[in-house]
Amino acid sequence: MPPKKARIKDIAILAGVSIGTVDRVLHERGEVAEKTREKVMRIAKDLDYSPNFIARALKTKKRLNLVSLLPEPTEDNPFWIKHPQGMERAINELDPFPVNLSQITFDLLDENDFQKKADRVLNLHPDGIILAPIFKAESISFCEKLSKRNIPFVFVDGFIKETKFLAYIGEDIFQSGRVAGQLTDMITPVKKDILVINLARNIQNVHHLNNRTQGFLSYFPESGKNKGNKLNISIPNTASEKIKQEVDRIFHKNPDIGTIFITGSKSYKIADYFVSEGIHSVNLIGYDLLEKNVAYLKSGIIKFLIGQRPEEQTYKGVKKLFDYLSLNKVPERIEYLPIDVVTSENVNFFL
Amino acid sequence: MPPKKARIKDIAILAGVSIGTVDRVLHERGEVAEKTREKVMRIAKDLDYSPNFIARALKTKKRLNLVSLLPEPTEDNPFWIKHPQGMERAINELDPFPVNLSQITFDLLDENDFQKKADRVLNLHPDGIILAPIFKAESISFCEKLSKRNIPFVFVDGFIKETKFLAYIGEDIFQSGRVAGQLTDMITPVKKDILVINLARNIQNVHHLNNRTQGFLSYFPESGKNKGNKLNISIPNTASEKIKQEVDRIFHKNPDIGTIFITGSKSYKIADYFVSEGIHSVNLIGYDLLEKNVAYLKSGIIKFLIGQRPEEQTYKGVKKLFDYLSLNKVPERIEYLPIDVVTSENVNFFL
DNA sequence: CTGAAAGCGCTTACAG
DNA sequence: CTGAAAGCGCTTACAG
Repeated sequence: MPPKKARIKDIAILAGVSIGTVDRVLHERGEVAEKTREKVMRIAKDLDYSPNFIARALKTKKRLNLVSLLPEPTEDNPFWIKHPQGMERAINELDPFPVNLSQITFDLLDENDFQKKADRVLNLHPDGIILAPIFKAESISFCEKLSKRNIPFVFVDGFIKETKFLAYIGEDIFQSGRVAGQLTDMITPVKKDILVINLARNIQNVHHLNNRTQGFLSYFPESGKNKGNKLNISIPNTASEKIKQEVDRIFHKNPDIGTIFITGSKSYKIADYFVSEGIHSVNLIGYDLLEKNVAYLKSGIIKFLIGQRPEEQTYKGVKKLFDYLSLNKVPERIEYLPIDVVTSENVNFFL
Repeated sequence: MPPKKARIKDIAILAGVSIGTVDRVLHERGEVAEKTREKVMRIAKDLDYSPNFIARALKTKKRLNLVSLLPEPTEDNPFWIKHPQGMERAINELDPFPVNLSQITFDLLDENDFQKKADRVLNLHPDGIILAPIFKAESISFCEKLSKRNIPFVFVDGFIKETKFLAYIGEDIFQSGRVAGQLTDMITPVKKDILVINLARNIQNVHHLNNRTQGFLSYFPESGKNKGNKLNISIPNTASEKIKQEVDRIFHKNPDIGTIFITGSKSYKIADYFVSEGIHSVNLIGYDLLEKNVAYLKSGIIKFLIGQRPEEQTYKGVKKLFDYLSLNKVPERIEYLPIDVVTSENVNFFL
């Protein structure tokens, strides 16, 4: 049994003051004699006082005002549709506690739009922020404004270490590349070649995807058994004609490719190409449980998808902000989520 | 904005009675005129009343009394050490809400001990139970007692469909066998044989493990490319001499085994044998992130471990009981957790 | 600078 | 059968 929790009243009695005074001290609302303040602080510490946040929530009319700033999910980039669901689940779970969430989205391909939306976020006077730092320079300047105003922010999807983020929840990007490398090594004949494809329309993502590529390639010299060539191309324009053109070319030069690793979430585009060309003998490994990817996983064209739990990223983001702002709990700063290895046989449990 | 929540007071005003009377109606504490009762009920329904459980928690002195009945983790069976951690995490998260948890454990090899402990659980007058139904017959009789007393119970690790369980949180056992089958198929040369080993000391587990074996074997005729023999043995005595004896024998008769699948959590025992015999060419696939298994996974002797999230099973079990008992939320009855595919490269994120 | 009081929405005992 | 009141631990405005 834990010892009975101290209340404000207990502190007040021991300090020989009223509970109003104790409250003023604890909330640093000033207007308290220094001597009284010290006495109250000491007693609070002695009693190991922590507020009963049920009582606080019952009384307080103030709602916690959280704001998310994430990319708008689009036809071309449906990866971002899962993120809102995680936040909504967190809000529901917190239900009787007064928490609001405003979701602001920006165009994944437009830095200016990001800046505009960042300003809008600021105008909402948020208590805390959930942010995907897609555009590095613009994100840094936004984060500086937040820090100046003492508004805590958590990153999802990636983090910028130069900023004062409260927490990051997401993938260990390099390591997820290594996992892909290991799986590739397991299913690729020793003498076959391996191709890495970067399908990134916007240059900003390159850093992110590069990291995965690094991790992927690092696996082979250290731990792999594959002896084939490791090829690496980028296809910035993801229109299907362009993809056909580029992949045709590389297949022509390298007919012995055993596995293709796609570093982003658009492996279905390569799968589309395989289907239209009637290619069956090359393995595909990609990222993220988009509907189209999952369909190709189930039909066997994609062998593995790596999942990064987008829903859990934002769910935990909201929870950490709540814990920090309402319960004064300082969260683990970097929380890497497990790297999920998803196949046609276990995919249903991840949807 | 949701419409403002109705309070007991609102109902009282509309019904022209006092809040005490409303409370008596809502809690079915009787002593209310039938006409009053009906009126209050109707108004409560009209206003879509639901209690503010923050206020309730603040006032109520009654603690929720949860009890778990799980196997004792042992040297020989450390699988069960993760389960308490999940429950403790749930209790911590619920913290200011008044929830107690008593953990009762039983001997995994002794039905009589289970019965004795089940009686002890009953004597604790629990409000809700978390149960691993290892012994089928004894569990059924215990569950009947619980149902008679209106005590809700959730299963982890497995479920008995003949009982009135509130919820099950755990693996889809058959499907997890299929996942193992698929992974085996991917890493085993087409012509090599495949061996399934059942390392089960107590006969009770056979049902469980059989299910995995069924799932495993079902993969090959439907979707596999492996053409080798599928062998299947049980080794009830897991002493290392016995294992050596049995595996030696089967290797002698079947020298072309490419992969061994161990249906339970003791794959490290086969790995021990591999190490002492200097065997390197056979793949090992097993279950559960026990320390010894993880060590062999990292050193490359075990290729895959399948994880069943023991910690999350009990975490969710506690949460569901709390939601049900305190918030009147009826949970999803069967919640299959994802089947985790764990390799040396992603294992650290699962520990 | 400090205290006394009201009130958040509920539960509980008591008086009638 | 029903109502009025106290109190859970906190916050907030007001009086002095």
